[in-house]
Amino acid sequence: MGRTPCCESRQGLKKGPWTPEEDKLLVDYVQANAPGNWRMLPKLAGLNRCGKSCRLRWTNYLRPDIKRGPFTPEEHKSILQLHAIVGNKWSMIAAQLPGRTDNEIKNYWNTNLKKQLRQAALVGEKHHSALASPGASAGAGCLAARHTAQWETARLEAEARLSMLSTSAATTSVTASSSSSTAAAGGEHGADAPSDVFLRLWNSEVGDTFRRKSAGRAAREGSAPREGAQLPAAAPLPPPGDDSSAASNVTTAVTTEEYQVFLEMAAEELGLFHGGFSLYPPADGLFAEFE
DNA sequence: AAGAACTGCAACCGCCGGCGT
DNA sequence: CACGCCGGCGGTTGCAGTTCT
Repeated sequence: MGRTPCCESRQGLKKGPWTPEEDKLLVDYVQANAPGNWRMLPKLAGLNRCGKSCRLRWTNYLRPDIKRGPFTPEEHKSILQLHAIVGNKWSMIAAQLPGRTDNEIKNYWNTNLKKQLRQAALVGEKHHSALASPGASAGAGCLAARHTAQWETARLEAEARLSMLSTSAATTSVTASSSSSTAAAGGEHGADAPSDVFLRLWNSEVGDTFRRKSAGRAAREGSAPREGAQLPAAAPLPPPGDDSSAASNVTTAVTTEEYQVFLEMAAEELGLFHGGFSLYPPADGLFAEFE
């Protein structure tokens, strides 16, 4: 509300690629003084740029701890796994990959991995049967693409089901209904289905604890979910045969705050993002080609 | 060899939430 | 409580380099 444009772009501030001289001015200033107020920084550092541009240049390129070079297989795998869980939360993903920036990961996803997804769609149509047989001549790239697509599909499915589960958890008695309904959902695809990564979290003690805390909070606040709040990332799948209004009901079932709390609990209690994401065993071959 | 098409990435843009007043 | 500032985030764009025809 009432925000002035972040950049006084009409006041002759420079835009476009940074020169080595500008980089040096920025690096010298930030290393001598903490960045502090980015809005004031350009003046203080003698740069004819807007503060936002300076911050972006520093965080995405000049920061000393930034790791350059191609993504390693481990990083690739981590990105796939984390994206399957949190979606396009590039900053969250970047936080788990030391030295990588959200911008870099976002670019990597939008170029490499999305391309793989597109290819996967084509391959899936044309060579479904060939890929199904272990001895088929599908290359590692096809396999990787297929796995990427599986993760993406799994994430979307899990999002949709998590939303529906949370709806029922919020509208019924917490202890009784959550255990029965989640058990049903968990059993639906079998214990090892990749689409259940999210649901395993949700159905685990972590999810249970979260639901109890969440229900308690809701009771205290006597609240319906915040309007407009929804699961982050791509649009959740509407229930089959559903109309748009019902679908929007589903998307408002979990607030982003609750969602974040849930993820944090999972990370804390399961060591999810540190040294091994074990809810779905990669030994199954899901990412075997990168190891 | 030259132009077209494609790719990858740095940078920009607009929106949002947190915080101070 | 309303407003404005600021930093942060995700989506998009522009352009240089590369590959293809």
